[in-house]
Amino acid sequence: MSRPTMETVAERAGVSRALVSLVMNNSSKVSEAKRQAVLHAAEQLGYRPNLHARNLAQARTKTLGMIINDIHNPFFAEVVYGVEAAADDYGFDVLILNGGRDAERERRAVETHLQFQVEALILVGPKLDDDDIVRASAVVPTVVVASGRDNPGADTITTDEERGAALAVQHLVELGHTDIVHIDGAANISSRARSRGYEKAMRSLGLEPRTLRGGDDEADAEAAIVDLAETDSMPTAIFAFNDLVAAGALSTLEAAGLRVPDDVSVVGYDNTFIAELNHMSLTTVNQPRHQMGQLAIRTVLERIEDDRTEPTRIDLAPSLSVRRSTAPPRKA
Amino acid sequence: MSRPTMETVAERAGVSRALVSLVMNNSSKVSEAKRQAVLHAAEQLGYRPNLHARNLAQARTKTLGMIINDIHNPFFAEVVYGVEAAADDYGFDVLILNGGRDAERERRAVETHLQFQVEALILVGPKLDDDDIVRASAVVPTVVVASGRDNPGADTITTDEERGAALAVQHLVELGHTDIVHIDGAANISSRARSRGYEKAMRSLGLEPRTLRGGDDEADAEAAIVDLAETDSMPTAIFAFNDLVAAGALSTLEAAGLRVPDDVSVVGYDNTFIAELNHMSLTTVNQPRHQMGQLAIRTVLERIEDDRTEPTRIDLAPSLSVRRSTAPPRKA
DNA sequence: CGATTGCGTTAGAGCGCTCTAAATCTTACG
DNA sequence: CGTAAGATTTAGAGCGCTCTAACGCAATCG
Repeated sequence: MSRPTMETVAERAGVSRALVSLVMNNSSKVSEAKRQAVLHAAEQLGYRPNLHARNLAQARTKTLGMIINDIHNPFFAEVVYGVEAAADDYGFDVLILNGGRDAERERRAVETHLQFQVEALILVGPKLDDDDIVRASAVVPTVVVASGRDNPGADTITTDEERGAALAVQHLVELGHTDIVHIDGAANISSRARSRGYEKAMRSLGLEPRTLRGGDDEADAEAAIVDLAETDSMPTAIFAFNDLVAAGALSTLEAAGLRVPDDVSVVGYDNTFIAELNHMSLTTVNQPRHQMGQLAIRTVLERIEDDRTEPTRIDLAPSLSVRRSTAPPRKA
Repeated sequence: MSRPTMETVAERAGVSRALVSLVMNNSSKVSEAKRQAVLHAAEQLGYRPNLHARNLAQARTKTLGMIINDIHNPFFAEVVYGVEAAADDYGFDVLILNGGRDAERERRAVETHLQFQVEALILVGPKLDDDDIVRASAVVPTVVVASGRDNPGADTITTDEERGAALAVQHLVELGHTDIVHIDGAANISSRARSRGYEKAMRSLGLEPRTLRGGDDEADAEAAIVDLAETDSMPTAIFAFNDLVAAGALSTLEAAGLRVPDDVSVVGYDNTFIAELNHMSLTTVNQPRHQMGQLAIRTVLERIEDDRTEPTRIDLAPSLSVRRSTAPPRKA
């Protein structure tokens, strides 16, 4: 019960294989009669074109390969939707491979995509190092979305994370805070830019920055908060590396008997799902993820269709989503 | 700068195309000398096998097509990891397509996968209707994961959702609750089984079930809770359709001045990310998602490799993850 | 009425690979 | 030294499709 091929359809419709091909690609130079005959035969046989054969013959695939850092992470989902929407517009299929937070797996995923002859690679928050990315982009147009750094060879879509951090600080200061602590992202790729943004903004407003080591996980906030509580140096506001760390801060603060936002305000980063939950209602820095996805496609398509060759770097502006985890400081 | 082919490698290594093929598939009957020569030539040229050509020649792809209801939804991510781990063990690639909560998009995704000649289809929480699934499974082995219903033609991996609901009820009753309200999932696919489980369990314990209409979203809980508050019929415990609805209940209860779990206990379903957050700390019903993913692969592989033909249905046992959103009722 | 045009159709090569069958090379043995 | 057995290697067909060039045919024209 092997699947029917063009040959089968052609035979049944009483035409040549080439004609079937024309119909399948809905060419305009086919008579209506034959077109119907072919479509009918195809329908009856349950014919489905074999993409491998087509790709081989055409020497192109109209397929893009996307690798997502971690499908657990809802931050990336929105980017994916942006990518898919745009790819759809241009008639490209997008194949998704999961990086699983592991550089080695990502490396294999790149390899798989390349063997599938994808016309471009879209790396969303990759764990790969520069060398890997250079190597990939030498083979196929590559765009990196939402990695903090500049990637030689590849195009890059980011948001200005320094500015994002500054927005958070500015918001808190406008509310009247002056004692604002930052819990950073430790070794995380975006940590540097966010911390720098925080520190610059604080200084430019005449305030003294205080940065504590955090991480990218809920538990990572705990040590920092406990430390603040024990040393009796609790600030009136905390700017966390990301929403998850902010969530950790929230629960640890409460466990310590402090109320958010009455006693301490908390700001997150990324505007994930978590921040939106009513019960959390985190003020957070938003990145235009959908747009980032769309731009990734446009960028990469410029390489494919218009053969651009010099790398592009698009840096979008973040914005602030104000929710209920921030408020003016309690009058001392 | 078209990519090198086997021909190129063969030439450079001074051997025949066939020999290169043997090396690439690391056949044992190649002399060490030639093997090295070929590998070296391939390395130098940056040769990468063309999967389309290979698939065409082999008439098989060693590729599975997975369609995920919605990559936003972290519930499915764990299933994906299970699927990927198992597929890896058996040397299959898994291509992911995003359904985007839309039956039409899923239908197109099925079509794309079939054109890619995937050897099996793994549908995770599909929106497709029975007909679509029957049609797909007539073409290629298909397994449905985590859809509430039985799918004719396809294999099915589910958990016993009636039992899951019963676990929740049982837990609450053991804590001493007798007034337990259920907020259901409205039109959601799993809603029926969970509601039925709740009602059966209540009755079998001599308690009167009370089911309110909910949905699958945070906002859907609100109306139900507000209604309970206004009619002064607030129970001591709430069993929500899923974690998101439970999250909605949490925030609406608090907004109404009630504390969880002191005044009202709340139980969710699915043990998603949300439930785990410290700040939420939801008691919830857990489905063994990773295992479900693994079983999906095993099941489908039995069809591919051992040509099983009668459909299988695997129904796993759920468990309860007890956290801080449940406690004994306040003594009246 | 023969030549010209243009549309619709088709033959056939070729995409990069695998796989079978056959060719070639070694090695071992009587 | 001849030959059979075994180990390597290769020629060549074929996977299902696209694409170019050429073909048949009807309509058009001088």
